[in-house]
Amino acid sequence: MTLVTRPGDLERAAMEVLWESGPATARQVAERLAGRGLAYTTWLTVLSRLEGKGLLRRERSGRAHTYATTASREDHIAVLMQSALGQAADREAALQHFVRTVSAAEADALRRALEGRG
Amino acid sequence: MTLVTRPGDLERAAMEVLWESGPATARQVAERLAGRGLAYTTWLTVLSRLEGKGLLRRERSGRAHTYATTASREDHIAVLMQSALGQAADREAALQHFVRTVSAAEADALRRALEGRG
DNA sequence: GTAGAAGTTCTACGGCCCGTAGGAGAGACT
DNA sequence: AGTCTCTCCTACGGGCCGTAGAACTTCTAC
Repeated sequence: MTLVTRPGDLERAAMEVLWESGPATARQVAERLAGRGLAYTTWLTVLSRLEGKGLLRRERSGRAHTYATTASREDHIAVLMQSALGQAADREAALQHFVRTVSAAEADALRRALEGRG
Repeated sequence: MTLVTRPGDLERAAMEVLWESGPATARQVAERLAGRGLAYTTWLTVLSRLEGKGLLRRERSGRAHTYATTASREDHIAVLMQSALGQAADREAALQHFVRTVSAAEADALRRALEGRG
């Protein structure tokens, strides 16, 4: 029951393509990543494993499948950050430490986001 | 060159002990975790792998070694959160999303931390 | 309606990380 | 000298990931 599994390199690359260019077929993903010189079936496997992990969803479209991410990249990252935070004994203390590690611009972004929350 | 490797279960347990009780020898860690019924050498291996990953440092003390964490748990978590954030195309957008996922108390903690930053 | 193209599923192998641990060596206490 | 304790080295099995071929299915074009 591996909840958040470790993405490998290819997996990240495939997610990247789908986040940036939107839903696509395996063929399209493979073409976008042709630079790596890998077999088409390699990408098929990668996409199918990502689907198994719940990071992608697929729908039949014609004879092929279209793969789409189940969460936006930002939401996905928020989940990862939460799962890091989940290891804290004291979540608020951990957040305090985290805040010290962000840049000034990012601190401002956080302030704006917190205003928006009320 | 696996920078931040995924800790396994035993590895997390050992880190936990060292974070909570401070520096300790392998024997002490093993005893603290005796409930798992594992061999002493298992904990030796675990500690030694953690040292290899840079999460622990050790010093000779008498015939044994004393293991100590290289970062506080909070700092460690901040690093993990940063590494999640590093996957963002737009870090500030990712932070905005993240803020929406924290509890009210945590939002307050963030506000206080941001005030403290100036 | 049959051949070929395109897509899919199944199966597999090697590598790395981790859980798990035994055996051998080195120093210390009796 | 023998025993205890601690370390180092080595190892095996399982799981995840990179990598991909073989076989099966289904359109599509002639």
